[in-house]
Amino acid sequence: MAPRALAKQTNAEMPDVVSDLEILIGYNMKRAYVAIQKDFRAALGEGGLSPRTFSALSLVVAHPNISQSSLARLLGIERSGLVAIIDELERRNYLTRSHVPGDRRVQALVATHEGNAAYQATLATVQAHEERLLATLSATEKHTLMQILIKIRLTDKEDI
Amino acid sequence: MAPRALAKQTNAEMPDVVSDLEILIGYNMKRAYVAIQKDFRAALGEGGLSPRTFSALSLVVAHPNISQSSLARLLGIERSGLVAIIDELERRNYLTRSHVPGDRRVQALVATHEGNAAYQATLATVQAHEERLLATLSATEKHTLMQILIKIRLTDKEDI
DNA sequence: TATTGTTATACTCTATAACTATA
DNA sequence: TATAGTTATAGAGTATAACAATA
Repeated sequence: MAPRALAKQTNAEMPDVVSDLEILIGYNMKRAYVAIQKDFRAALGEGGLSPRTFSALSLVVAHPNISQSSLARLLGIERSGLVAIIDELERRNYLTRSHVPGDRRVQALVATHEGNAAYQATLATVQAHEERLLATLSATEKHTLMQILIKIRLTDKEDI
Repeated sequence: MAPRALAKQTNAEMPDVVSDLEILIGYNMKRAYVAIQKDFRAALGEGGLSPRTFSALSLVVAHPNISQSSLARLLGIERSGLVAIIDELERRNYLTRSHVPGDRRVQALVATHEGNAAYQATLATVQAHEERLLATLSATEKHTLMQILIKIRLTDKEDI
């Protein structure tokens, strides 16, 4: 028989148990991610980079001259969805699109000096936000969590 | 000084390191959740419940006669956003809205027989999906993960 | 034929604000 | 005044499909 996690009427005996959702990893992962994202946005404030824009900038800084196609693949999103993100980073003067000799289809992305500086500052803010938010976790717990998250992520065959 | 996680040019020495994102829990949590959600939807198939609709149904099953306001609070979403979810569950004949004596503003939500049956079947499918997807994790790892996720979730003051 | 960047478009999820009917 | 449910609306974030330029 399939596991039946929770009897129907738990209100009386176990008022703290909200529903079967509590034993589902997907549900708890979503709630945890929502909490992290909320704090991320609060930490970066009005006018700060959104998580996805920060991620894109991080990859451009780490991979100078990366193409938009490669970047979209690394982020796990469609090329079409990346356009608005790169538009925003270009508008902020954080990177430039430049044509490369040899293949005139490609737009090589390079972070500007301003973009590099903004990235380093933002990264420090993001790291501070995570350290503060996850202060109740031990170093071992953080390490274990990261290992598990990467394991789960890589169950997706289309990832990377 | 703030920690500087990654030097600028890692391509040569560490081709596997994609960027600082790899050490950020928020980023890895998002990628892991996307993988889980994708598999959840694939497991439930065309016409299956979405994660949020399944969550709402779970809470209605566990809490007969719950109000929409209480349900929204438990799910961590706005009352207005719940309307479409309840509409869908009502359209599927999985629950009924019924007025309660004493306060005619409230709509008590009760799962139908069909809704209870569909919920139990869907729950079994969801649990099978998680067991399959997370097969590489040990029981200890799953337990640790869950504890950490709940800890993170509860850093949000507005949660619960 | 295939690929890069782009646009047009639509769908999901969520939030804010305002309304109504009740309390 | 305050609350429950609802509607209207808008904004992220994402995907699919099609296009022009180029390979």
